[in-house]
Amino acid sequence: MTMESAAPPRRTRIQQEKRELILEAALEVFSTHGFRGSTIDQIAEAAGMSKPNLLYYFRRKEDIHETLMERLLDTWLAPLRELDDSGDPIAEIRGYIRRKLEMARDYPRESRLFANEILQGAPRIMPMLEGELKTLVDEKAEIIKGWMRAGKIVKTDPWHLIFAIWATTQHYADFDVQVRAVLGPDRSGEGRFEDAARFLENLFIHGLAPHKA
Amino acid sequence: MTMESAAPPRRTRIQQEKRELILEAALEVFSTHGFRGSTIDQIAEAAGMSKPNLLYYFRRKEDIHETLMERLLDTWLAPLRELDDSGDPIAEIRGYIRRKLEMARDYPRESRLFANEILQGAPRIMPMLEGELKTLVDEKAEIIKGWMRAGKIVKTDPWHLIFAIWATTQHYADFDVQVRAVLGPDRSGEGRFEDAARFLENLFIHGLAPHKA
DNA sequence: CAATTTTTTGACCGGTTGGACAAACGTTAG
DNA sequence: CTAACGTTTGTCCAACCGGTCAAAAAATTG
Repeated sequence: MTMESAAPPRRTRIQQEKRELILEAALEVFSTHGFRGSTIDQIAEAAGMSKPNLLYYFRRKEDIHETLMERLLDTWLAPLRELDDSGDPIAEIRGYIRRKLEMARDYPRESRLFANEILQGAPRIMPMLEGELKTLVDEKAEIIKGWMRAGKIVKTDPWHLIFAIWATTQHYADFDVQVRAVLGPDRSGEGRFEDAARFLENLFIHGLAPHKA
Repeated sequence: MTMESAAPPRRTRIQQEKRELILEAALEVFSTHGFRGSTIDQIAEAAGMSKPNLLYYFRRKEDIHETLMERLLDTWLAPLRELDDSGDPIAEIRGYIRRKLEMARDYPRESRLFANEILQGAPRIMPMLEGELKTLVDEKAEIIKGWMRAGKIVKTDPWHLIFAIWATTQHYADFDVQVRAVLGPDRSGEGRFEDAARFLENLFIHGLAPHKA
């Protein structure tokens, strides 16, 4: 009885390259059409190969999506993982907002892939949400609670604070076409991320009420 | 040459009822699988009728989606339309957040339908985004700018403010499964909307920095 | 009631889908 | 060179897709 089940798959150079090519193409397709709305043919064409050829590297459509998801989750949670207990609370939160916004700017397809999955009820990543994600969020929420107890930031709900940061930052990736449509051609350039960063920083730190002098 | 093109469609009682039934079922299906991910069979089964029967009331799949979208947009923009120039600025913004959050609570499927459409590049409603929506947002942004000039609220970017309100409120509908997974079974009840309302109100009005006494 | 119109159904169609498969092709090590 | 192995392709398939159609069933009208 050989222990093959956990053995790391041995891959040739070509296999590695082609698999990357396929995943890159699949990210493009899945993120704009969702899982069911995407076809293997579409992905194959985007990757510049035939459908049977693609199926030589990934046996099933779902395998591609699964691999994509597994890779995504690590990078996706990284910004929150960096939230440091021992740092300055305001600076830490500001930094977290900035990092999330940078992710929305630099990896919009990953954001939309994730959004698609959640929108459709997270059928493929539910366990991860209830496990890894919840654990991390609970842990960081506890840190934020500590800051609140210490009077460093206003006492409020840390979980909803994290939701609000997720929502506002990912909005610029997930709802990009709407943002562009509303802002118009002039303000749709790269500068809008600077505007968003400035606005969100102000919003989260100071709110809208006029400051007392 | 008879002028039939703009004539209001004459519908029997059964037609009205069945069309409503289909639209209700289609809302359920489209909002969770997206347009391409949904099948006529699925909608027909959810509506309790056969596929050819459904196609007797809506000739094409796209017609159902289109009808759904047209109805959605009016109710969707209503909360923003209510933003009143002559009201108290802080109260107006607070009211707008509350109304949007109530919509996310009471019409989550409509929110997800809209999110699906935008996520996939808004292929069917782009003209509306650049027309009706942009016009309304620009108009309200001007009102908010007036409040800022008058010193009633902090000077910031009104467009990004509106985006932030959209993002944070719709998050509770669009990412509902994630919110539930993170909050756990205890706090996933109806009370979480009260928590969200309280949090968002505080966030937008006061921010996170400790208030000066 | 009978005539007419509206509604429902089953059978069907061409196109697309995810995937299987064997044969052909390319690469590399002995 | 050649045998073994890795890669690519064309062909094929069964299931599913959106949609048509004629005919049956039901409802409406006179």
